[in-house]
Amino acid sequence: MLKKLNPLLHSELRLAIISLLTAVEKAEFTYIKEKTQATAGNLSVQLTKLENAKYITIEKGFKGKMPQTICKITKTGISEFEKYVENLREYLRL
Amino acid sequence: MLKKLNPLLHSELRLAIISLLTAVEKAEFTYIKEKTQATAGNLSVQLTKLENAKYITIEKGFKGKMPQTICKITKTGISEFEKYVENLREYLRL
DNA sequence: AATTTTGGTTTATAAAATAAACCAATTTAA
DNA sequence: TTAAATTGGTTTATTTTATAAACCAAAATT
Repeated sequence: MLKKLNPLLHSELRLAIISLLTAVEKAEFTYIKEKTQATAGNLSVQLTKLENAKYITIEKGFKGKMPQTICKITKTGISEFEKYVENLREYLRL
Repeated sequence: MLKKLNPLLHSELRLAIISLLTAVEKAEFTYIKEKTQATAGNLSVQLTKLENAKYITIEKGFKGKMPQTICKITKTGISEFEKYVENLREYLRL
């Protein structure tokens, strides 16, 4: 029987964010924005949701004088992503 | 670069429907309902969307005296599903 | 003959995604 | 030196989507 897909991950932008973050140690807001082609507003909202779920951490600091937001995936984020992929496989017949 | 996911297919229920239909020649409404665990209302709405997009055909008839709705995937549906799977692979790193 | 079940559709509500508006600080250009 | 534009975001409003609730006709059951 098909398993329920984690709705937090079954979102194009949030999935893209998590996918990106699994591949790097950390990433800046602006880097994620560029890679995902998302608008800043949408990205901000989705990052906050992932942070609230503890799938990622967000640290705000400065690079020189400009504000900088750095995101990292957590262990929870990684394992939920892996589970999601396994569940989705059955839908995709992979 | 990550490709845009077809929003018609990037929906848990519609993806489940299409996935089911790729595996069988045709399927009844009640069969799909049982397999997907969807409510009748939700299933009806999502089937209509897939029909409007010509991803499936819907034929209404009778089995004995009871109404019967039979769904089949179209060539468009199959090829869009395949494209979707290929695009999604990159997100999933498969 | 009233009640429940089957097989749905239609409509209303809740949740989600997206876009638009906004803000503070910084840099650039006149 | 001050006005305009850019950077790096957040907040709020709007649109879209998913889901649930209400409903309907016919059939079957009690």
